[in-house]
Amino acid sequence: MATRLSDVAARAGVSVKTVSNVINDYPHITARTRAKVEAAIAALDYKPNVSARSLRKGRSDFIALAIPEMGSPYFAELGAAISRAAKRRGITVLIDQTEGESAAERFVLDGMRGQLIDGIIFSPLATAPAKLTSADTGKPLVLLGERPAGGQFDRVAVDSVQASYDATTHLISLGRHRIAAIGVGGTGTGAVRRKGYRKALKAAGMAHDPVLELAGTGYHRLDGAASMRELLALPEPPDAVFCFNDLLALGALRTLADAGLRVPDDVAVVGFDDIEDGRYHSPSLTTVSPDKEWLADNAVALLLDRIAGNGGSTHRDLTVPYTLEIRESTGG
Amino acid sequence: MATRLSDVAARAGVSVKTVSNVINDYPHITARTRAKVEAAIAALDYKPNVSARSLRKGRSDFIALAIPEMGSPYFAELGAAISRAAKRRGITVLIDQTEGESAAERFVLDGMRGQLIDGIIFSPLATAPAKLTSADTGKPLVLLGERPAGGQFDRVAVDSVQASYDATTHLISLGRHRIAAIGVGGTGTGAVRRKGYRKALKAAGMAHDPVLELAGTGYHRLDGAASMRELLALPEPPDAVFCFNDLLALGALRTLADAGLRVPDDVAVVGFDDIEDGRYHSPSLTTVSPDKEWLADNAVALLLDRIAGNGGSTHRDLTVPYTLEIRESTGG
DNA sequence: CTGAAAGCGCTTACAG
DNA sequence: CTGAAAGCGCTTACAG
Repeated sequence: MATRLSDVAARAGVSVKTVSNVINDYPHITARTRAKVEAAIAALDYKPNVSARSLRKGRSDFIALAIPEMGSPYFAELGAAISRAAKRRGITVLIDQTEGESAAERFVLDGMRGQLIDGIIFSPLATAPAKLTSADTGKPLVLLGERPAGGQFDRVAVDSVQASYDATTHLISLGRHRIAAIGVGGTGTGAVRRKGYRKALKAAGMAHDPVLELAGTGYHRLDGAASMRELLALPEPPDAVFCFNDLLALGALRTLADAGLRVPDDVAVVGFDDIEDGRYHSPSLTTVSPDKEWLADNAVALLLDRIAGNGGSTHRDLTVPYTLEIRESTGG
Repeated sequence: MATRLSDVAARAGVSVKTVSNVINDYPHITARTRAKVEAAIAALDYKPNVSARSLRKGRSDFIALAIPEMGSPYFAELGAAISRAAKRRGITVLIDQTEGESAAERFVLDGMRGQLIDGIIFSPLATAPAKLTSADTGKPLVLLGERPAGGQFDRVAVDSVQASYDATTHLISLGRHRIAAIGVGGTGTGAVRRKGYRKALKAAGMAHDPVLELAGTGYHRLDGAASMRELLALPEPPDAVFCFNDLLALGALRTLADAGLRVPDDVAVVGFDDIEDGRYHSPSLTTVSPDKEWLADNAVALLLDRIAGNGGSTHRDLTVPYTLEIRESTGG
């Protein structure tokens, strides 16, 4: 049998209430009592039973992080940062892979894992965030990433339109004239980043060419490689490509290398996310670099604040700082 | 107040025992009773409280996966696979980043999180596995990766000596004469893979040259790039490099590209792990490819079997199948 | 500060 | 199959 609170109390010669007070850092405990209790805890190697505690308190100090896939570098790096940020606050993160499936996303929102978790940080892919209503989840929820107008949850995200505008403008400033986009489509990331892309073209007096906007089926290297092949098969191939994430860009670079084209001389490439692979690739990848630590820290803080009952009915929206990291793939 | 078991029982007109029986799939329930109960569960949107359940049963159906860092692609891919394998069995995985720190590893082994988890899958870095004793952890534990002789836990790992032997032999078969190794050092991975490397050299009648064995400070791209720079500064640089993981190899490839050297013509490169980055890199990376799905599935199965009380005092040791994937970095 | 006691929501012998 | 009840290990009013 594991040692219990009452064993500690007996050994320290105090009541269970006092032991509980010590563990939970309540005030009004004399240093002498505290020392006695701590000695007993150490002697018995006592560890509180978290199931009992959370059953009683109705709080578990667990939060869920629901992401499409943790094998994907951006989400892996983000998950690592969020785990660290939560741990600093005494919170444990359960990571759930939805694999972009509606059913799995629904499951998470359904208050997954019974009543175990206190709240959810949710990076949606299949579920259009606009369709979420607070009835879908009894739990506090913080949304990561794009959200169409009218959302009703707290959110932390980069200004994807502005960042995409900056990325495209960088390509224009290099004197490129046929600038393609890989990763358009859908109502989320693809739509929002295309908006910034088109806006930059328009600002420069350039028309957007639908033939240069590639949708693909996903956001992996495979998709980027395939889209780039399509672009190269065009009568007039592009001289620059803005890929809506780094994985697409790395796939595109692979296709360009296979085709014997020089980067950035023949084709300049920009990505989005700043995953570590891109920094070490040859050529290194120019990319939009969101501050992931900032994102993680603020997403956790926002959720905990909401769990604590703050925030009321306002839907807070935090904008993640970013920089455009200019590297070899655009001549940097 | 959330709906409870007793609410469901009241609505279905049965006892709580019967509801519990339905939920836990006990036999001897008529189809009619089951249907009544399930209708009530659906109508009330009832979800069992896992804290209460695990408090009562003494089992949580949670296991911990302790890895050095989830931002690292190999561990991210492994974590994803283990999460999936566990979910198939109704088990939830808590992922813990130890960041290779002794204290954090110790914390995990200490039966982390109170009595929440039922067992641990542990990929050690700082803690020499040989030093572990079963007294360190009250929980069933499965070790991942290298283990010096004398370990006393169940383990799942590739035969690193043999795999390193194969990788090095492949380089020898290409006619290379100065074959370097990056990632030697320590008592774990570095030591074991060096053993296979030296063994292959010896089998081919070649002497190993200490000057060609680079230790570095870690297993990241940064370390691989730095080690490769050291090798290129040698009076007689190598014509082939066996890197003890893919990240090191990708860093080395970056240095080679910067130096204007051709791969594999000037220097052939082999990695270990088969992470996705290597497959898409230019040149694509020849590497030892462990079957990660097999590893994940068997690690989870082994742990659950141990949790169920099986296995006795035998220390089971499972060997993960692998292949050598020959790609462009060695001319494949 | 202490002590005795209730109760969080389950599962599980127990008697029928 | 059912029903009444105990108990998992905590936290928290409550009375002192």
